[in-house]
Amino acid sequence: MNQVLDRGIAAPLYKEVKRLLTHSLAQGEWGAGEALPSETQLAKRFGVSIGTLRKAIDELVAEGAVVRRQGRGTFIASHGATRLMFHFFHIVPHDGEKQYPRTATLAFRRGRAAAMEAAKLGIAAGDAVLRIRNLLSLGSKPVILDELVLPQRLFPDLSEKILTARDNTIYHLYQTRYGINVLRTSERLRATVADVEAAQLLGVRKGAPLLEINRVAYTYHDAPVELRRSLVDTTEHEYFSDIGK
Amino acid sequence: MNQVLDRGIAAPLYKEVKRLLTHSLAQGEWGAGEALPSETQLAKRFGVSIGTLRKAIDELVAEGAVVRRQGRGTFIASHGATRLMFHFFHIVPHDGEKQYPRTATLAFRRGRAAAMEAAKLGIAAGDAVLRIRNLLSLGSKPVILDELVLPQRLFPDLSEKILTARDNTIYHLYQTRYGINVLRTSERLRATVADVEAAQLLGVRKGAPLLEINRVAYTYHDAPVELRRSLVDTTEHEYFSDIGK
DNA sequence: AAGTGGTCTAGACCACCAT
DNA sequence: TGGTGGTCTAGACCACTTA
Repeated sequence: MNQVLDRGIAAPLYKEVKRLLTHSLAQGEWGAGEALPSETQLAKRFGVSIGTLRKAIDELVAEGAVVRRQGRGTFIASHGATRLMFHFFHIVPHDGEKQYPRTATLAFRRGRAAAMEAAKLGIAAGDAVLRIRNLLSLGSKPVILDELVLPQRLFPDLSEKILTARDNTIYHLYQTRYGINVLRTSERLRATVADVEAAQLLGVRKGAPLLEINRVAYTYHDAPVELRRSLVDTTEHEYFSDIGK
Repeated sequence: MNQVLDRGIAAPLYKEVKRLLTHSLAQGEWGAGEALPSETQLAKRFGVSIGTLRKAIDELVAEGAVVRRQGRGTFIASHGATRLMFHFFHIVPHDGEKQYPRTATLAFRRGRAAAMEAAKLGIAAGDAVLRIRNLLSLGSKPVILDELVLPQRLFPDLSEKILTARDNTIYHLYQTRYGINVLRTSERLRATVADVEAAQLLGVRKGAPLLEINRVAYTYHDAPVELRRSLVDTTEHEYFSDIGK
């Protein structure tokens, strides 16, 4: 039952505990939304004091991997609408309330990874990928055009039917059906102009300025799981970034 | 010497300690780059255990207000080039190394706050403000056009001479000369097009797409201290945002 | 060698939640 | 009522820095 902690010379004990916990999380030892064993039990299992165990979990909480709920337990962070809006969706109206987007899937194709895509996804050029195109609307107006690239290997049976049948966020689908928990994203933004196709879909004129966002989504161990290019019509919306909070 | 801790019913002790520490920081009890008293001393002063004191400081570290250096002490976070690049400067080359910007001040004027500016700065409409225009270059090419709005009250003797004579970042100037430590910024981005003036200064054609960044900078207690509008030529550079790391 | 922050422990008690 | 996470303590020892 007890896991032996091979105390190397360098790493602090709580980092070792965190590493083992992260490993268990990545292996799916506990399912989406499920509770971990109590802190007392985990401390026993790793043979450390409760303070050390808590320090390990503190970091997992800070990284968004797990969530503590006093009196109830510690749970795998689950991808609901709240988490999406709070952590991963950064487009807000210029004035007015933050809105939940409505998604329409325009295309679902299978293809091969280009060299640059492969590098970002940590796979080999030419590996099988899924390409998805979504149009997101905010308050009945199309605002965001998304192009997703997913490694086929991570999403073995994903089909257009499964994708469009979901009744929750796409990251919730990744998590519940494929055991992939998106923890962190890295985004690069630039200004560009609408080509004919984007202009038509977003309802702007060709050549209109658009915000381009290139996102990489990561799971445990900083493993990349999704590439996403978004084109955003920022006439009535903005990208919101709160740094250091 | 000892500060009495009025333990209200609700707030945890370490939050109280943090509040008192933040207050001391905001009052400038310790100067820029200076060391705080040791943890042992602070624990005595507040009449709490070292664990509780450390938990308070943990949060200040997480917020970027102070920095711990093992064997040396805990210091007020100071605004050097490193911190600027790491926390507050988000423009990176599309490919290649991150570069340190060169700043040229184009204009320095005194004026009155417009209603919207006043609201964002937490001052009254019509209050005195300073307006500064900077052109930032990366690798000999102008890339960013900044327009800053500062409440005159916070920067009483700031002049063009003082501004341009500095040999460090502008946030370093805020900190050392005016005791204002910028801890956090909030940014809103959109795509726009270059007007005649911006086009000329940035060396792009009129109507070229530009990235517009509207920043509010905050110090202790989330008090706003600076408004900044940036226009960025993103043909060779991008805005980088790492979320949840 | 002395002083600083960093780790780890063992235990008490509190606040919250389900039953 | 029993179990969970949250707070707080007191002390030992380690790692690092400076003198």
